[in-house]
Amino acid sequence: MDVKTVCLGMLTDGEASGYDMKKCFESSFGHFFPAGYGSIYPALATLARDGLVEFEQVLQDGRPDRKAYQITEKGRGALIEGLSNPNPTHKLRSEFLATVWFAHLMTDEQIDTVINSRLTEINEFLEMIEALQPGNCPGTGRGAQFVAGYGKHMASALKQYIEENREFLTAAELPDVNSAAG
Amino acid sequence: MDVKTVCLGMLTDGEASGYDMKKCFESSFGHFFPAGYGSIYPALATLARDGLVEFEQVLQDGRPDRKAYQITEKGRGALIEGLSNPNPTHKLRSEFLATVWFAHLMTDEQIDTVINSRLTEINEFLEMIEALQPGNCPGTGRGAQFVAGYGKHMASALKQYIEENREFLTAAELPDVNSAAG
DNA sequence: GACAATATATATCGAATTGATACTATGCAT
DNA sequence: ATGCATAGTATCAATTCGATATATATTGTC
Repeated sequence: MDVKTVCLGMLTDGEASGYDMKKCFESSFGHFFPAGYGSIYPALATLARDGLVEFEQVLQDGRPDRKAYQITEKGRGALIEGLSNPNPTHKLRSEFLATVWFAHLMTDEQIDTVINSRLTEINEFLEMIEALQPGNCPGTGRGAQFVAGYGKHMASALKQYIEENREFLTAAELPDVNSAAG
Repeated sequence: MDVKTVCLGMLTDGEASGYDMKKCFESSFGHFFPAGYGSIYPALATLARDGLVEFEQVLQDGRPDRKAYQITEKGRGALIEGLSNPNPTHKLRSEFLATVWFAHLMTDEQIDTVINSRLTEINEFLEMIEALQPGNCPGTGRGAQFVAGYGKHMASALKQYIEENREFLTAAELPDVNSAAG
């Protein structure tokens, strides 16, 4: 699955522009499937070329023209096909953890700064997802609730782990860090 | 930070070939910073071009020649520089969660298959990280222990969340899914 | 003895993604 | 008047992904 498939999925809830989709990626999808303009616009161009979406150029007064995209029947088929992978990926890419891995090459001050900045982002994320009212995006289904719950659960778990174990990164000795639940 | 920086970090523990690094990415780094040959070899080529690493062509009998890479003083500086970002990224990209988001467009059988396959992968990961003896990679530092503990903690949390909430994805009704700890 | 994996090793290629930037135009605040 | 936010489209270089190609030796299996 790629950005194209997610765009198709967003369009099952009604028409949208690339700009609309970007806002949706920022708010609801950002924490598990980020995408920027550099992915969205080429994806929409390819989808339109292949007849999976259609668009109408909407002239507006006082603001730029808008391309209102709609999913086609062929697009619906491609979406179902795209969702049918029985083993979808789930990948983390964390410069944060890579940095921490090499903590012994850094000063305690540097490590504290990195940890604090991560904790701040986690707290901001928790506030954001708490304030997120459903309805901006195609967020009406059961899946959207499950994914939002996932976000909260995992952010809380990460926060807890960092707070309980951060001291071991700057302490001189090497105590046992394995505190995971069975 | 990119693959180049991580390669430099791996070399602080001694010489290694691209093949060695790939094994290291597979075992220890894979769960938070994946990289394949298509990233590693170009990275090493760039590092060598810029004088951040040096390599010696080692002729071997019965197996292919080996490029034994070593970090240079200049490379050590670049590594410290690369680790100095106070706000490193931490990004998830999950086709799994994107699929689940659109659960209402799928059959219950499809959803069950996807969930089961994810749980299997989590269990395999937990077994793998449990069996992982330190020492294959530059895993002697405190950071490596912290990151391994992170992996266990988060995989357990994910497993727990999925097991406790999977029924809501296939049930007709929409119960409250928000089970995160404050 | 034939055949298929697996391990050791290097490398490239097209497609996709990232992150930044460019362009246009209105409105709002300092 | 200068900068920022909103609304909108779009592209570009650098990087990454996932698969594949190229060799040879060993090990396991029918």
